[in-house]
Amino acid sequence: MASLPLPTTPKSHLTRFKSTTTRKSCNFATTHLTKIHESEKKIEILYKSYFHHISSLCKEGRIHEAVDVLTEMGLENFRIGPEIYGELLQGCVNERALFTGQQIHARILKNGGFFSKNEYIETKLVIFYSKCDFLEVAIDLFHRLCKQNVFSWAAMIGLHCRIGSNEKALLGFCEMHENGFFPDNFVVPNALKACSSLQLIGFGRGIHGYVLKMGYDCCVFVSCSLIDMYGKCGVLEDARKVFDAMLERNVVAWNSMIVGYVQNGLNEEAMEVFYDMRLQGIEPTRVTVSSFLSASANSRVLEEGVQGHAIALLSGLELDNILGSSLINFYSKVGSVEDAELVFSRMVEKDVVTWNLLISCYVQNKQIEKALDLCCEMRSKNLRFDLVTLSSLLSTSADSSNIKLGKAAHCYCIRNNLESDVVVASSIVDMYTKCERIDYARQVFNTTVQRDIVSWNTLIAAYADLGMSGEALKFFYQMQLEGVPPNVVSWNSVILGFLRNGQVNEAIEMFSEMQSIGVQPNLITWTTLISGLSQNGYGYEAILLFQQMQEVGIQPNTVNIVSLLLACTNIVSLRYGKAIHGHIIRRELFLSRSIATSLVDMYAKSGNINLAKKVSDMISSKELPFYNVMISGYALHGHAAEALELFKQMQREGLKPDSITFTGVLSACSHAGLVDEGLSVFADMVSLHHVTPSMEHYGCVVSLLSRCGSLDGAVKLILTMPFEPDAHIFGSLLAACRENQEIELGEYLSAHLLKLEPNNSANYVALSNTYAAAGRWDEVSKLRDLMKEKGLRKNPGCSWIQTERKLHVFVAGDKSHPQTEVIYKTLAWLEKEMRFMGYPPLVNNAEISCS
DNA sequence: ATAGGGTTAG
Repeated sequence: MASLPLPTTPKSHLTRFKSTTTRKSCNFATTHLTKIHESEKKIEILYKSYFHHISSLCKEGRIHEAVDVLTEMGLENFRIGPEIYGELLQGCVNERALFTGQQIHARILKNGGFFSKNEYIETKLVIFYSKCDFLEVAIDLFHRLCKQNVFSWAAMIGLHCRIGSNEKALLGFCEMHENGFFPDNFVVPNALKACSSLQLIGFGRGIHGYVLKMGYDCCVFVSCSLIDMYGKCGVLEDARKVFDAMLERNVVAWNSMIVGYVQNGLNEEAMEVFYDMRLQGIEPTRVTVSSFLSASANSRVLEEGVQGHAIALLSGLELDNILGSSLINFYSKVGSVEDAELVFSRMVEKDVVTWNLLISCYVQNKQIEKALDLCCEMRSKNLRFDLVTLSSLLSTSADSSNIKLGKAAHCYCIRNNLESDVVVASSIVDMYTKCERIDYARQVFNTTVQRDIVSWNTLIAAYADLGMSGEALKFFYQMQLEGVPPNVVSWNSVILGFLRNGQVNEAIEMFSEMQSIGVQPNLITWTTLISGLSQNGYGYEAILLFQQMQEVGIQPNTVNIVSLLLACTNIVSLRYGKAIHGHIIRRELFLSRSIATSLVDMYAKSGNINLAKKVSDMISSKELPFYNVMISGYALHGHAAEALELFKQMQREGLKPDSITFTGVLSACSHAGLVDEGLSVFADMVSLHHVTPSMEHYGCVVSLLSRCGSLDGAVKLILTMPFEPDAHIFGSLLAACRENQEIELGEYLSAHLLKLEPNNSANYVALSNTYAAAGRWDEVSKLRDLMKEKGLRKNPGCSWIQTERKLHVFVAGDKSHPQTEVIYKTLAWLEKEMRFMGYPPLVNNAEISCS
């Protein structure tokens, strides 16, 4: 009873009591006293029923009605006790009803200092203002508390945690402890959350120790927070330990474990936990499914994600913003644009994130038009673009080299103060680069204030792509001077820059240097090198690198295989090419169009045109690249009739020949000396197919004309073409001069050629051959002296003829030339491989020296 | 206590 204040006794009773005690006998007074007691009891019961009424209204969230009851009590002269105010304040806390709570606070103050000095009420007030995020008042009241307790401390720590003052939350945690209040299992989760935000794993471990000491580890809330904390700090082993040690796991524990794995890129582990959870029969929530979808999206596993979608439908989970977005993200990452669109159309509420996801889905799947349409639709719905929308938009402009759109997006950024964002700035730099305005890109980069690894990489990649290895390297060093350590992407770009510029040795040096300082090459590094080496004529080294790559346990992908097949094409390795073909079939990579094309190309170029045809026949719907590689294969090996037949066939099937097709057809005619066919194809190319002739096309026709003795025609064509003739064209002419013993013209052309490329030994050799054909040996030896003087040596060459089971190989050139060594190494390797396959050794390995 | 989006390299 002591804790309950006496209700105000109605006046009528009091007066009667006073008058009776003074006038009447004791007996009389006793009866009255009994009556009073009875009525007090009635009042007490009435008060209690009011209290229960208010309490249940508050619990149902009907705060306003509860306040009306309070007013009614006041009119009936009840003195309101703190438990009623407490209940009301709690109701306001639950409903976050700031204004009503403040009214109640006012009523408490009106009753004088009595209640506001009550520990229960003052604590409730601190809790109320904390929960309503009313920072100043909460802190003020907290400091004026007569008596602190665990609850008021918990409220303050919770508040600081919610508004992101994590340091203050942790300081509060310590201070509370110092003041003799033991943080309970309600405070610990907040403190742990602050630790994860600040990445203070040490502090987190300390709290974990405290949890064990206090025995809070049996509280699911605490355990879940520990899992979350370890997950957010990247210590998944410890998160797992806590998870495994839990006696009873609720769905949040499972979710936290899954989320932890997903956020640390351990997608497979996340999916495993999900499957365990399914086995245990735990009903998934939206959190479960959307995290599982993230894992599936990250590891691009189609089937799993679709299962996730099915589970969401079967469990009747509401398709809210987040679940829907996760689904769109998943379908986008696995390339199912239609499914992403379907989910998007089914979503009721969509926010910027949802829109951005579908836009980025279109961008990643190269559906530029749709991406732009969606941007317009977004604007028409009055949704504002944010950083993410603009990054996608800029990426779209870059992919389509649409500088007009890119500039518009850039301007939008400037108008809306978005251009200072690092990600957006990088996208702008990339956009100008891909639109071939590296000067603008450089300008934008120079004005960026904030630069991260991606900004630097974007710029380095831009110069590397152009083969400007010096510039790329300069920025590679500059970023380090500015305190940004390069990552594998930066190294890859520098290596690419060297390879694009023909600096093979420098590229390989960078490759070993990156490893020596502990940067592990990834698949892209290996692919860059393999394709760069083979493009620079180092096919054998490229294949060796592929072997090394597999030894360190890196699995090839489509791009990697394509670059490898290119290397095989260049060194004429059928055996190796076949081995890769086997690998492709085993791994079912054949479904990839680019691989199939490269395979046909490899077989065609390495002289096995029948195998090329076989592979090509297996492809049901052939596209332009198939015909192109087959035609150029036929051309290379002198099968002009087949090349021309294919050329006709592709047109019958409705395919439009392109510039590459014509290069193949023209070179086929040139090799076979089919003048009429070649000239007619050349004429059709311009007039019928509207393909502008390139230097290569002219080259083929010039070589065709000179080969057939029409030197005049060749010269005339050179005079009308809109290019400066290149060394290749001069080479054809020189060969023709040699055949026709046209010494004068040959000399004239050679002078030009030597001026054009004074350090290319091939030109001296060509001229020397011309003289040799005319029997002018004095000139030949003069030229040889000139080459010696200039330190030039004849490039070695290797040619071959393949018969049924024999490969005849001829190596020609300067034996001491470094390139010769490479050729011999390649041959030795080829021979070993062929013997292994049961072929007889290479025959006729004759050497023809330079002189 | 747990959940969704953007930029760079082959």
